[in-house]
Amino acid sequence: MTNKTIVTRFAPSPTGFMHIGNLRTALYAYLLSKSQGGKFLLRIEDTDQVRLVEGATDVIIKTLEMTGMDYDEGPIVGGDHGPYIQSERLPIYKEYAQKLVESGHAYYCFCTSERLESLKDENGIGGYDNHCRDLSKEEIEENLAKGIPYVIRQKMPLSGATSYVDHVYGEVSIDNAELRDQIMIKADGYPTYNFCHVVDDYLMGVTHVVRGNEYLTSTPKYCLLYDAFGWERPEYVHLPLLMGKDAEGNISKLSKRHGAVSFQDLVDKGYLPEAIINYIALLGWSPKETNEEFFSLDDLKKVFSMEGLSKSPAVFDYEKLRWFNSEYIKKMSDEDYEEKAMPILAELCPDYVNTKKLGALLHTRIAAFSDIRDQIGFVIERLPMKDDLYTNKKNKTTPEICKVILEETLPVLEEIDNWCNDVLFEKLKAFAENTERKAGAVMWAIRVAVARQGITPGGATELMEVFGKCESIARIKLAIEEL
RNA sequence: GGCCCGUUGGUCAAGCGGUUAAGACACCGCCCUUUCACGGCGGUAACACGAGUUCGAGUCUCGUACGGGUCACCA
Repeated sequence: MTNKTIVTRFAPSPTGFMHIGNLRTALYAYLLSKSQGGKFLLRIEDTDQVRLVEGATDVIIKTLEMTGMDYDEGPIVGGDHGPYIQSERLPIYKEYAQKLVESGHAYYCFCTSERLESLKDENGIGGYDNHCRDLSKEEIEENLAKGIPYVIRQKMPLSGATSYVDHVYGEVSIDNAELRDQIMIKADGYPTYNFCHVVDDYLMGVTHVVRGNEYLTSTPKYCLLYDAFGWERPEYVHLPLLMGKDAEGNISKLSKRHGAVSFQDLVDKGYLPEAIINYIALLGWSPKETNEEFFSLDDLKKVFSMEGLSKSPAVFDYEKLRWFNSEYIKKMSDEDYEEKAMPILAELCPDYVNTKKLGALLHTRIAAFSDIRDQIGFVIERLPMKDDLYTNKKNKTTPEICKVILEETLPVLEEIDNWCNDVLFEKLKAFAENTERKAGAVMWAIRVAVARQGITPGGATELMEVFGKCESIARIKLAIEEL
């Protein structure tokens, strides 16, 4: 292997959203080059005029920005190998396609799409029959002169085999007979992926092609293209696919049926970009010589190596992503956490609520910021009371006992001016001792009376601090009345 | 269907001929505790199957099964 600078690229098609599988491909391509001090390029593959989506390129660039994957060359930032948008490179493809026609590695095909369609079997399988492969020069000239629409096809060897060595899968060898004379330039003049990505990768100096393994078996065709041009073939790194599991437990390629699968979906659900990156980095790759699971993008740049890449597909597990996210949230500084949490709380909570305190309680209890809304329903409004909540075996409480406790603690609470957790807890603890009750019993009665809900983010006195004196007392009075 | 790739607990995943087969998520239990969560401790659970090669195989070879990919004027 040579010591040349590694150049990788991320070459997405602008579809309008960033699939998490594509993002992972971008990540590995990025890490491969950055772990070696190489370059990372962004190229937009928009040669399919039918599937163009407005603003889709912005989504790609925005995502890369949010995740911190900076690219050395690409749209907007430019570079020495531009343009980086394929639709702006049409003359280049035309020129190179022409070269292959002249050298006999490609040819004009005048077949209609109807004819091509008729070649397929009932399952839609079946390819081109090389109908125009050996047209005479005269026939070609004539058809061209008549203005008959044409495509340009790559001429594959009819026998033998083509092989290459993939960094992940090892040697891959395909019989040339399996290879179709694929289209390089479409009738509308646009190139196909099969052709232009090779030209671009070469012209842009890409040394390592990192992509999903759906290209594993078509890569020999690309190798043949490099050979035809007399170019040195790049190194290939094919990645195992990302899978999803549906409700029935069936596993298939991760797609929309599996839920939120775009980066933006995940972000909208309250997942942090760092957590998403950390998690997907570990889906198909694992570090050598460490069991560490937490990696920032910078950490990954240091420890990434191709040897850690896996061959087998990985199932995307939302549970584990949630865990990563909860860990990242817990690690956030109070300032950073509050910056994300407070706007949500401020919008949802009544004025009397101590949102700062509530936010602090929630810090270790949410796995995603979108969980906040689900957890504070009892704060936003007074829920209907269910008497059986007062019954607790461990603390030996019943609705009757709780009623007495509430009645007796009410005057104690009303006397407290410094309404905060510490004071409340001390006073109530003292009250419990004085009345020879378990502190837990007192706390239980009050917590239920105040929260009107069985499970709460925080204990009795913490919740009272959240509600403030006025609302707390009001809720306790209401509870006594109802008992 | 042809061709190609893959297969370690429910999920991610270490292992690269000799291990009591790591670790993480999830799950369960215990502890901590004013409920929950956090935290701590512990537990259940895996080499798809069958032949070889070898003193010895999760690790190598072949076959079978299962899963996936691909055979487009999509990328």
